[in-house]
Amino acid sequence: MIYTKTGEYAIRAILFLARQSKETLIMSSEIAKSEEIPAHYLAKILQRMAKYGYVDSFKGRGGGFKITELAKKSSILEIVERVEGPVINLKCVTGLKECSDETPCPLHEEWAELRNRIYNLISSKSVQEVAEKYTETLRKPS
Amino acid sequence: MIYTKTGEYAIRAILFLARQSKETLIMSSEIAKSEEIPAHYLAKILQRMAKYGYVDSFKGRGGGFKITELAKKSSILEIVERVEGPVINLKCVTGLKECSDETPCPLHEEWAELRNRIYNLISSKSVQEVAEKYTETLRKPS
DNA sequence: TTATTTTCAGACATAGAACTCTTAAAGCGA
DNA sequence: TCGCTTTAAGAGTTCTATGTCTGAAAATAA
Repeated sequence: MIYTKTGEYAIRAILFLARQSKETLIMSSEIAKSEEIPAHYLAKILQRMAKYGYVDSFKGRGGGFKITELAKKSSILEIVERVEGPVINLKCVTGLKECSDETPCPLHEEWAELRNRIYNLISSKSVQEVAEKYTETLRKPS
Repeated sequence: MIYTKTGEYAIRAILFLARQSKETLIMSSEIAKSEEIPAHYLAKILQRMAKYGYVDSFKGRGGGFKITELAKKSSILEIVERVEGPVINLKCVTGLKECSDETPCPLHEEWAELRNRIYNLISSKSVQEVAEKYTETLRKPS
């Protein structure tokens, strides 16, 4: 994967919340169980996401988390970079020191295109769009 | 980067050896210095690469390493996977559990294409081809 | 034969990612 | 008010990647 487990867990949790039909509160343990993520670790990640404004949290009986409008409008890239820092290392696949746009290695240009497309792939759609379209796909299998 | 520092160091070292015009022996400390890689650590990586048959090693005065025919004909992907295990996690960028070719998430198909192209990029050319073409690029800047 | 050089090999150390554990804080229901 | 529930928060542990250190082994030169 192109990001860390922490980033992946954040994305899976936010998509899980985005796919809830009703805006009920979901406990972190429920997300952890459903997504098979270590519960304590996910709780910490969700705490950070609450701090960043991607989820609203409610303590106590009947408490839990729900997705915020900010998160719905954010892209996967935005959320992952917020949680773990820059996602894709810009360095070329050959790792060559002198490789650059001026003196490109043989793989550089294609790599640059692929890297840009990956960026675009995870930044051009919002979390809400991804979640809604996937919910439709699961409802109407081809 | 899509692979670990260890994998990257292995690739950089093998490309360094591939770019030597003469088949002289190069000491691991020279590669480390040139590529700014921790010398002791690179020595360990080169030992493993010698075991896998990617370099020939010679102890003692005037000793060092040189690239093998096997390595010249191998791809970046083959070498990296030998050194660090499978490179690209096949999992989709959304990390969705149920996402598959049967029930693809909205990003799945494009991601699958990109992933396949990355694989192809680092497996379709040999180390020798990459090194030679890059040496030409450095000789004749545009 | 000895000194020097360089790789070989394993033990060890460090740093960061991933994860666990425990207690405090806050909220709800009775 | 109390008991229970769930999040908040920090300390701590484990695992893995990265890196260091030291001595052995092997080879060359003198």
